[in-house]
Amino acid sequence: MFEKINAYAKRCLPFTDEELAHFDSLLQYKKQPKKTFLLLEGEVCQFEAFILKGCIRTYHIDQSGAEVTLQFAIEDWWVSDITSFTEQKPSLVYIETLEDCELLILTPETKEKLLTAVPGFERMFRLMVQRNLAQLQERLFRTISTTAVEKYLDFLNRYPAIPQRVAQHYIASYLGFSPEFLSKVRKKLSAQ
Amino acid sequence: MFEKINAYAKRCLPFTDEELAHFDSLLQYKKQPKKTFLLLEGEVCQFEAFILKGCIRTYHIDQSGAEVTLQFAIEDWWVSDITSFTEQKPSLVYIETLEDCELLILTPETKEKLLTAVPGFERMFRLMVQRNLAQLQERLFRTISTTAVEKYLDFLNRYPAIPQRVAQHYIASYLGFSPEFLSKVRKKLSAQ
DNA sequence: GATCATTTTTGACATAGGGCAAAGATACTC
DNA sequence: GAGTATCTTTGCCCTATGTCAAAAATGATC
Repeated sequence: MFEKINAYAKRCLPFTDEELAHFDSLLQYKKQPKKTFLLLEGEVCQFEAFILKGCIRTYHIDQSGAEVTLQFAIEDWWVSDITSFTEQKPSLVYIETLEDCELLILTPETKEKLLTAVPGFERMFRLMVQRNLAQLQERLFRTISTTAVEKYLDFLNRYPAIPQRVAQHYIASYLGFSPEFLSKVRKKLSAQ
Repeated sequence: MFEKINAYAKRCLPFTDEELAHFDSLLQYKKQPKKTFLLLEGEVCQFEAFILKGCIRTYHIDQSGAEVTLQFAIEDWWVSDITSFTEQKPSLVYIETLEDCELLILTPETKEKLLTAVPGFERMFRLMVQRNLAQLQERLFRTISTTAVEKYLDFLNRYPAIPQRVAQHYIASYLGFSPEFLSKVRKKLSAQ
């Protein structure tokens, strides 16, 4: 049950087995069926979830009603709205399962306990936020300065496991253009 | 010299006067003339700078040679490449003064000392990174789902002090469209 | 204050990508 | 396995924005 998440933590920082045991003892296992919501816009996010199994999408609905996908997450990723979680403010996003999921969950309370008991985790979570920030910056640069074809190819490269698991129009909404246009992009690419 | 930065810190968290005095003792004052670089792409960022006076722009140059502005910063803002600074990795961005600047600087060493001596500051910097992340997310959503006119009006609203201080084509490069088109957007808006 | 450099504006034309509607293809559901 | 819902593809036409080049405006320098 905890092998994957322990391996994840060890890849970040050299935790001891006791520290990891403490970590594990605070995690809650949760199943969440396909096509259901972990978080709705306006709610306060009460979890940080590590995905043992499944696929999850985080998205925002803009003023004209269109969805913009912020993140796809699969096995070995964390999912949360960190801003909402840490500041306990209403979220701007929906978090929805695309497949049946198995999760390991931290709540504000268990995370608090963890950070008090094993301060090293503070660093791990800080690194996670920081990497998130760095990736988001790079994504903004790409969103502004590359063409649809480049965006799509880059996505395939960066997240090769995703296209097989999620509907194409979700990828279009991640990349920031219409599903019809993604279809045209794919046609063009396959013609070459 | 330290009133502004102390006020800034107090707005974040309720620091005591001794804590602030310690903070102040670690800051280095630095003047930086107009149109010079605090950081070049490829360098490792060795500072987090609080702006006492002046105006600074952070930008990236994409593969086709176009500039994408990541941030404008004026009095009371912090400037750094946090990813480069904390992980001591080469930066992707240029940080350039647009006006003569006066700064208060933390280096990796002084920041380390500060966090050890006054752990409360750990929280302040974490909040700063997190707000940065939240704002960047919202900006990505706007970049993807609003029109040039909306982007420009939103910018004016969000950063009313900036347009008077920076060249228009820099604003275009922040918003993600060409300077010519920004000019046309402005014409359209003024005609109404 | 004349000169030179940098910005901004304007106009003509080109193009990437959007919106809509219909047709095909896949995938669930009972 | 038929029927229904969802997703993807296609074609047509439309619009927002880009590109280029020139002119106009503004600003910096001696």
